[in-house]
Amino acid sequence: MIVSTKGRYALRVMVCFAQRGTEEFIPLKEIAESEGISQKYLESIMTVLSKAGFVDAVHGKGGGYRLNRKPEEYTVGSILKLTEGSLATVSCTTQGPAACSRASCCQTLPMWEKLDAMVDAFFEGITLADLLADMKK
Amino acid sequence: MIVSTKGRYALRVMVCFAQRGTEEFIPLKEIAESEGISQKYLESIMTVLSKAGFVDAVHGKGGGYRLNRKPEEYTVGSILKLTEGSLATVSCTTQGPAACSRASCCQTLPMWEKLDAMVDAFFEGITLADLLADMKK
DNA sequence: TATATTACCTACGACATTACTAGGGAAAAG
DNA sequence: CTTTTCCCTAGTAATGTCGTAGGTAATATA
Repeated sequence: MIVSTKGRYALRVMVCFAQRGTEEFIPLKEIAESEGISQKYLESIMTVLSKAGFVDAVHGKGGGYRLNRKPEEYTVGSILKLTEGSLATVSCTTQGPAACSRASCCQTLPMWEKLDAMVDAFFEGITLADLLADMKK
Repeated sequence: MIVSTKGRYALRVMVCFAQRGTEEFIPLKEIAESEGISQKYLESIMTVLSKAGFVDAVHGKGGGYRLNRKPEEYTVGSILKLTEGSLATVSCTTQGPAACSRASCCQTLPMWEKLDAMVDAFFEGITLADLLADMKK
């Protein structure tokens, strides 16, 4: 599993906020209920997105979250990297170059690196706007 | 992490056997030592490969494992799918169509399916022969 | 000011998976 | 009949996932 619920929920929620525009603040309770996701769990995810400046947050009545950029300015890659920490497909490529002592002679490492690059390009090439447009193709 | 040690070790070992030709049987002890992998752990992996008919196995002195096809006839995808069970990148796509109740209205599901297809095509497009040739490109 | 509403924070826990280790047994060759 | 090898079953420590529980801090409204 390359992407856990954390990243997937983050994406779904960001799509929700994208649908609701960039004006009004929307309480998390509303999103959690409509998406059928535990509110408490979502809170921890939203805090990460908020701290990273991906969303604006306002406390109290009438508060909630909202996007502060246009949907086309959020790549799926940026959201997933933030919430998942990394999108590396194997442990060989997560750490620095000295991660594996066999890196210099490993005949499979170049393949993993190529895969990582491909996956990264895939996610960086999709924005929230694309997801809203349904990705039919 | 999309690929665990199980699949990665399987690949590395298969590359080793590919290098050693399709004639002689090679005991696992030799491979385990040269690759620096626990022999006991490798045994469980080789049993899977053997049962699936990916390698020939012979007991006793002078025995061991060997490939029974040419390196270009093993795709990386087939080896990984066998040892990892699945290469699905998210749990949404691992089970059947009824896995998620929101599948019909999920705005991210098409993206995951597209990713899975891309990853599958990537691995199915590489053979042991390609890995031997170093994948420099 | 009091109250409700909302975001934020810390800690814990159940469960599954990973990456092994331990200790044999069964087959084949010499 | 002994050695070598593959094969089989269990167990286990560490880690990560996916939450729950219970609060605190900030803001709006009455």
